[in-house]
Amino acid sequence: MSPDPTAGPTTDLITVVLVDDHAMFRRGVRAELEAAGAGVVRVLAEAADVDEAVRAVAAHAPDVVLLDVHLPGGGGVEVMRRSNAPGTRFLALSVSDAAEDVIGTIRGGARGYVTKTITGPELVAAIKRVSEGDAVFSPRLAGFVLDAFAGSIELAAVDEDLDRLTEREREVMRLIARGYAYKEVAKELFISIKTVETHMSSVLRKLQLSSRHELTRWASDRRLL
Amino acid sequence: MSPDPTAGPTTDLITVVLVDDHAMFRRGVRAELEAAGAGVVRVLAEAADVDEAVRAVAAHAPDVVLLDVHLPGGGGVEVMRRSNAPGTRFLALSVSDAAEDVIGTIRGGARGYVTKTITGPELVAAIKRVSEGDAVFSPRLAGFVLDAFAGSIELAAVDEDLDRLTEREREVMRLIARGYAYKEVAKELFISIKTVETHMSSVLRKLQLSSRHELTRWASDRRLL
DNA sequence: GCGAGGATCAGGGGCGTCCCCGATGGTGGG
DNA sequence: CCCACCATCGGGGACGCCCCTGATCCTCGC
Repeated sequence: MSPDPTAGPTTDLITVVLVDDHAMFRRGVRAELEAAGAGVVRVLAEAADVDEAVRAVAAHAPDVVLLDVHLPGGGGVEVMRRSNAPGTRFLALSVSDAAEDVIGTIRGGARGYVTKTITGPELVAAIKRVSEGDAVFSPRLAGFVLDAFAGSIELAAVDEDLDRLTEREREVMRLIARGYAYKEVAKELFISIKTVETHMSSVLRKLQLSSRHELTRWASDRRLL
Repeated sequence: MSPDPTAGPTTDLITVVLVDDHAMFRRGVRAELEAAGAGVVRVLAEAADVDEAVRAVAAHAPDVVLLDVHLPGGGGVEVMRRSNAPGTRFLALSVSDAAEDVIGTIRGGARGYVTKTITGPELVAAIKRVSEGDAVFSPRLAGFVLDAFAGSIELAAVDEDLDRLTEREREVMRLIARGYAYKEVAKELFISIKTVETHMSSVLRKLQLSSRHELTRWASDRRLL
């Protein structure tokens, strides 16, 4: 929004490391940044895979890393996981606009995510904003992130499985996933332990799980708790 | 970033409902929007509490609701919860920059969060971006949201408990929390089931938990998996 | 009416979980 | 040297989890 002098250097050049496995694409981005970002952005180094990227980040401690999501050696998330760079912010730059890529990358610690359809000036603006501490998303992607954060995402995907459960089964499932023992579920729902067992049996079968532990993780992954 | 014709009206006026319990502040915002946002933003209605806000949103179906976080009758989150307005986006406008307010509001479904230190032109720009589907945060706040989302919060608090575990106990704990049975942990670590039981006993005691289910949730909440 | 499916419950069995008791060996500090 | 702590293991027991078979009652739709 407005320059924030506490969040990053706005007077000096913003230093950038560029990570992408396609040399041609790196060349293009670099050219765009040198054209549209002259006087604003400076590319310190490039990297073509995870190992190179980690080394480059460690060596140059850039303000911003432009990070491809799909990358030989583990993907962009792996780069962030293996990099210990407090002053560095990661901006994902990917062809993918799939929700799982976006969300996974944000979970991994990226401060923004833009698609490769972006233009040079827009990319420069995005880098600038990320370096100032702002979060940047292509408009189309912002919804994914906030929806996921609000816990309302992938309900569509879940529903295929979840809809096959009856109302009562869902109640039992919710309590079990939250760590209730069968006995406690029974008391909570005013039914016998045996009925709880019957419902759980159905739940596990319908969700293709084999134990309450898997159920806990399943529900936790989908934020159903 | 760039106008996205699929995400919202950019040619017409962006319609706004203004929710704040202070008439003086509403008046000020309205004046700013009419000055800086002339030809861009149009305020359809104002509301001073949750009930009024819900009614105003339902009646006018605005593009954007400028929403105070602390509000008589339940707060801004309550307004979003009770409003069924698919085409409407909520932009929180608050004095508070507390992490819990920001995160709670985003969880509640807001598409952005700016503080009242914002200037008129910045607010107009924020409204415009939100109406286009983008996410807007004051730079200082973006960090909260993404940190919370990446789950890197409260790691400091964990260490106090976690440090009391021995190395071996941590290994066992990690596997158990991931859903391994005692038998599987034993095989994985080349020790007997009995040793696994001993370690688990220590882990549960030290973490003040009473079952592996609680441990799973404990670790899951802290993203130690 | 009759079958399908949902909700309720029982008995019994195999195995997992968690605890109690105990034991041995290693390691490091007072 | 002894004590504290750790890692390793065992027996045995109470209870929880999950499955199986089998049952009753209800509702809904054909």
